[in-house]
Amino acid sequence: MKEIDLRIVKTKGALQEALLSMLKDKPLHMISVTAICREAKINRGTFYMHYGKVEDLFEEYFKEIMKDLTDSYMEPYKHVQILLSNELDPSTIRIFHHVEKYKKFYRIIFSKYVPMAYYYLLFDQVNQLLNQDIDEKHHAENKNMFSAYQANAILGMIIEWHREDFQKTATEMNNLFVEILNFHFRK
Amino acid sequence: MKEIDLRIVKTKGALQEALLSMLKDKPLHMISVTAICREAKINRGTFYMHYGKVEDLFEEYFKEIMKDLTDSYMEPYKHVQILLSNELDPSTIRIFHHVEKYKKFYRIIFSKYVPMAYYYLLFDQVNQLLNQDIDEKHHAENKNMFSAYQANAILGMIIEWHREDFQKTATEMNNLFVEILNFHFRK
DNA sequence: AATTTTATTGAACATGTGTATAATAAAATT
DNA sequence: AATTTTATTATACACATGTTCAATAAAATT
Repeated sequence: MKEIDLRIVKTKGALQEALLSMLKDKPLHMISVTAICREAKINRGTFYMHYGKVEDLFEEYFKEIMKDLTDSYMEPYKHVQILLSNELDPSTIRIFHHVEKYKKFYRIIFSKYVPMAYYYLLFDQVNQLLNQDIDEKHHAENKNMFSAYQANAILGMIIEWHREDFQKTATEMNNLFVEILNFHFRK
Repeated sequence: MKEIDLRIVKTKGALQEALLSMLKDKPLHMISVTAICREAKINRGTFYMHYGKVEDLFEEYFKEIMKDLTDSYMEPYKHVQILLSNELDPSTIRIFHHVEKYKKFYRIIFSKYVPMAYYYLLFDQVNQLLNQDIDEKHHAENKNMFSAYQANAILGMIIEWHREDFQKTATEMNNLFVEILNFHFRK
């Protein structure tokens, strides 16, 4: 038996394409299911067969970006060693470059009217990436709290970066991050 | 001339009360304008005269809670001195106790389907509170980035706390926060 | 207390949501 | 190639949204 029905692939593709196309003109929260289906030439009932709301459709695109984030991050970060050795090379942190690359996407993620769900997905991803490194440092009970602290601190920088409309370069953000970490160590 | 029309006060009060009452039964994103107006015995058109959507009505309640946060925080935090002196007394940090006090409220704020807007309001508040203390430590250009890092780190802990359904006590959270800061210093 | 101002109401309208149904058509299976 | 399976469509429904407008009633002003 076939794994996936070609009709489903076609339908989902058309809806994805329609949404991404419409996002060039309108913010996510102003795009209706009806409008997407009109654009994609897909029956509205079919939309609800695969998704519950516009955000669910967008979430599929979201997850693709998260893959790139993981790939970007996994390069040579080795977080703990860097954190502890105090020999942090800014160029080894790729997360800011990833955000810069998908600037347009992150403008959506960080917009006011978007549900928290996306932020949590992003948070989870960064959290997970950090968690791989922290293992030995903290007791199991506090591990989650510590990585939540660390992960969201970085996201805080990205929120601020976004608010400044990404004026700084990714490299500058890297340097700032190092500076902030060093500030913590030095004192 | 009168500053405020009594009719407006009455209407807004009725809508507030209706929303808060309904929040006991349903999550925010499942409450419709129509239902609130039905409950409050207020014409739907009148709602739209004062608010654009359910979230705007909720935001008024939100801002009241933010006042309490400021009051809680402003007690004896004096963040920089604590951060630098390494003589942090956990009992001086009141933010976790504030969250614990308004647990029910923060369950709404941190729920998946709520817009990012509330998170940003919270972020701004914490940010502002931190900013008062940091002044001298960083150059003006990096100040925002540093406090965004710090503020969101704390929010990260609260997110994790919320996810664990507030199992830990506020005092435990305080201690953990100190532990994490100390970890930064010690290494 | 009479008059002016304006918030509220009720009604209507075009549009969107979410769900359900039978008819159709496209893909998978034999 | 014929048959079976199932995704898609067209249509309809009850309900919500967001806006508009004249009529009303409540508050403020004189």
